[in-house]
Amino acid sequence: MLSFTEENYLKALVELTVFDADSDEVGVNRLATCLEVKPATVSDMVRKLRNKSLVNYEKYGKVSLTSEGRLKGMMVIRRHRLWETFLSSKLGFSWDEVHELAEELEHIHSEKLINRLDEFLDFPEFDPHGDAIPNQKGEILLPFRRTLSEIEVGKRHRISAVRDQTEVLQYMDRIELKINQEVTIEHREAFDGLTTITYGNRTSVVSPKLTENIFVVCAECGKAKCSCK
Amino acid sequence: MLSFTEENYLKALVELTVFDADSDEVGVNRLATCLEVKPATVSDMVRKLRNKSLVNYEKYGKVSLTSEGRLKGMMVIRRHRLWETFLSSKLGFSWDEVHELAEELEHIHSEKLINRLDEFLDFPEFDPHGDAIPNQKGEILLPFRRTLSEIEVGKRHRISAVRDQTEVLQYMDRIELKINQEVTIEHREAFDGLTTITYGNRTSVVSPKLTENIFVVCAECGKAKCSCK
DNA sequence: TATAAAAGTTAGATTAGTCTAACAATTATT
DNA sequence: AATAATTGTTAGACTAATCTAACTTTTATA
Repeated sequence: MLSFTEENYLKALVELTVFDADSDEVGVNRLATCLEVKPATVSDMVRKLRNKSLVNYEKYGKVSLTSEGRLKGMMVIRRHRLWETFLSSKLGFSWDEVHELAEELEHIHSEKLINRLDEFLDFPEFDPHGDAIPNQKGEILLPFRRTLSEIEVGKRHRISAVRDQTEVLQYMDRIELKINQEVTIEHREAFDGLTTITYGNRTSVVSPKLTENIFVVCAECGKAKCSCK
Repeated sequence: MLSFTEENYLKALVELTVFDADSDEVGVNRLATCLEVKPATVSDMVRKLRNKSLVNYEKYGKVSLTSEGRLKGMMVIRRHRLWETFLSSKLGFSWDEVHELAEELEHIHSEKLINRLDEFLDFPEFDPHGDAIPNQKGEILLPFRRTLSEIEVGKRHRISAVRDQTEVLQYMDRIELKINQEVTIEHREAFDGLTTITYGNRTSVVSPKLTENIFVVCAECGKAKCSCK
């Protein structure tokens, strides 16, 4: 049985090497930043995870998940996203509240519990932030994703998902920017990336820090990779 | 914020000094047995809890809860029993499966979460084993309770609650003895306490280890303390 | 009441996960 | 290619929760 901590390392590794598609391996420093611990701690821990055959790693090298590690990590994410869905759809929590709670609930191990919960929620495909929920086998829909910071000026897009971080969600709430909402980039400042967007009947100027955390699809065809217009 | 472990100590103390009404204080050895750790460990831990004003204790003395400790412990029990109710009534778990899972879920701290869950379950008064659920203020219905091992031969009783231990519940399942079922003691052996009981259309011989864990009320008046017949 | 038994404490060790500080290897830059 | 910057490792220390073994206090009993 994996500890809380080990599960958090595997979860972070899935996020860094599976979801962020640039590379399927990651350095110790990057992982440390992501987990908010020091590199020294990560060095020790990945050695331990390697001894359990959960990651591939050797001294001074990059870290990547073994298939077992990937499965274990994926199951943590499955639990996280299912609990978020429960909190939101059954207990009426808002989307910016569920993340913190799910951080704790995701470590309840029982597979039977999580499968029953899945059934109780009617096998949801997406969590309240628009992210796909891995199935019982750890498989997940990994759509090609484009963020609001990448798309061209002028073309209508729709917000499909938002990175699951309390601050992002709260900020979006404050400026009344919602999931599934249509949004257009009016202007993007080359100098600092400040971006003017219109949506509903509002216009806001937002920073790259925000736009990098919002995923969009073409408003016409619904795809992230499209050739419309 | 209390650790898992500290919460378990407080929970055990509530069980030993509030629910088991004999005494409102308990020795280190007893507590150690109950928590399945060594007395030395408990010695250290109660000193720590005393420094946090959660228990009253001095060297070589008995341990008892302060009002703050009692409240904290009661909240753990509230969470435990509400999660048990959720697992049983919403996810369809059987009464002998819920205890283990609730042992983990009870340590999720958010008060908001537990109050929402309470509401979602429609403010249940009892958990699946028939035990009262403490309210938001940590108050609980503490009925006078009599066990199957204490009642007289011949008189009809009804099972009102069962001590929340997986083995007890599984054993009861095996002999088809259920909560709310009427039961009569046919004979109790003075030598070893072996007891012959009839219920439904069955007769079983059971040990004191079982009868001490089953709570009953008079089948006529529904009270544990009655003067019927 | 003296002594034996039971109950409780202390000291020192262990494990997991973390840290800091000093060092080593790798990568980038001039 | 030499050196600087970045990245990663090691050693040693700390905390929480546990253990064992030796010791002390309290309680029960002969």
